[in-house]
Amino acid sequence: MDATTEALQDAGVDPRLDRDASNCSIARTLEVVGEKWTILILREVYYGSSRFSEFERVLGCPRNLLAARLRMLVEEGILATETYKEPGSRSRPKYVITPKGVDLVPAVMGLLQWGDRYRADPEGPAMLSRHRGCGAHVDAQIRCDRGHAVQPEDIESVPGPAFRLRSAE
Amino acid sequence: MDATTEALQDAGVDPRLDRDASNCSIARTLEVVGEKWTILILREVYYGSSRFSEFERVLGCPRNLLAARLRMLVEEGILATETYKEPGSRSRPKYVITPKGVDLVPAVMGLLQWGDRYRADPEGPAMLSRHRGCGAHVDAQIRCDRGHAVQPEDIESVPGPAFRLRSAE
DNA sequence: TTGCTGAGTATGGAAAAGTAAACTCAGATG
DNA sequence: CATCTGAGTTTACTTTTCCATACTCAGCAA
Repeated sequence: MDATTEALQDAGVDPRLDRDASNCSIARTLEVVGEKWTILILREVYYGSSRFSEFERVLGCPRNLLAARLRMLVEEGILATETYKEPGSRSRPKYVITPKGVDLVPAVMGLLQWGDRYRADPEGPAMLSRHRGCGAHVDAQIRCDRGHAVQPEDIESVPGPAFRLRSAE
Repeated sequence: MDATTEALQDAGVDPRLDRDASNCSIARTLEVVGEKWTILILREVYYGSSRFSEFERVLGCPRNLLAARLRMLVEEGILATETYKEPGSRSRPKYVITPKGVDLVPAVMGLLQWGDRYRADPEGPAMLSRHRGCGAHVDAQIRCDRGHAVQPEDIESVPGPAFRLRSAE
């Protein structure tokens, strides 16, 4: 424990409990993708859907919520709209993933593999993820920048540049 | 496209759109950890909190929801209860992570790193994750079983053993 | 025996999600 | 031109979830 931390604790302030927990990347990510349906919409985009009617058909979610979630995802830059036109129909918007949306794949893979392990049907998962080309099973894992595989218990969380204590109440 | 898939499509059935999307490991994981506060409670457990009052203090979430979420996490085997006793106080329950809970770390790391990239303060993240010992920055990445780093666009999703079509409506 | 503390439980109002149905409107059809 | 069509939006209503706060309860202590 360094001198600053010790001084704080002497004053009854615990950096772990008195930090500003709203200033957290997990909380902020959940502000964007933490509502019901949002992650499932992204899953369908990853699986190849792009049209309003496709999402509605496969998810069975309320149309007003689907419209609201798509609007939010586009505003956030996770999806983008393009137009498509079926012969004999007018042109309509479709939704495609952006690089910002692609960067959510590791998080979604993490949820997927936990479900595969603990909540899948007895016979196994409904979908399998393979490495295109090599064909091997794919999963999310934790690595450090030196390329070592990291066990969760070997992750050390330390205050970063934007660490803040909660303002006085 | 194989013969079966082709035959299905001739019958107007699209495996992608007409599959049973509730039979999905992502959806099932979200049934457990998709409610508000649940992931944030786990975050605090990873950071070292274990007591009801600690969660309440740092999260600022309603006590009834906190109690409900903790109960759910224990029922699901993601947390377990132990007892602790402060000198001069009666013994009380505390909450500790189980191996099943540790297996959610990759998913949470995925959310964390997306937030670090797109939603952090200008000066950087509030918390940093380091590999204990080597000290290098840690993140969630996608790998195949042969150890190759996999780009999201190189993930191929194919029907697995429990793939099901939606039952006729 | 009165008060204190940590860990909940209970409750009433606010917000979000779910449901169903009506509305919009560009292009196809007649 | 008038009408139809259907993806997408809006609206109105019900149900569920969330939130804030007050209350309970068991053991310790003065």
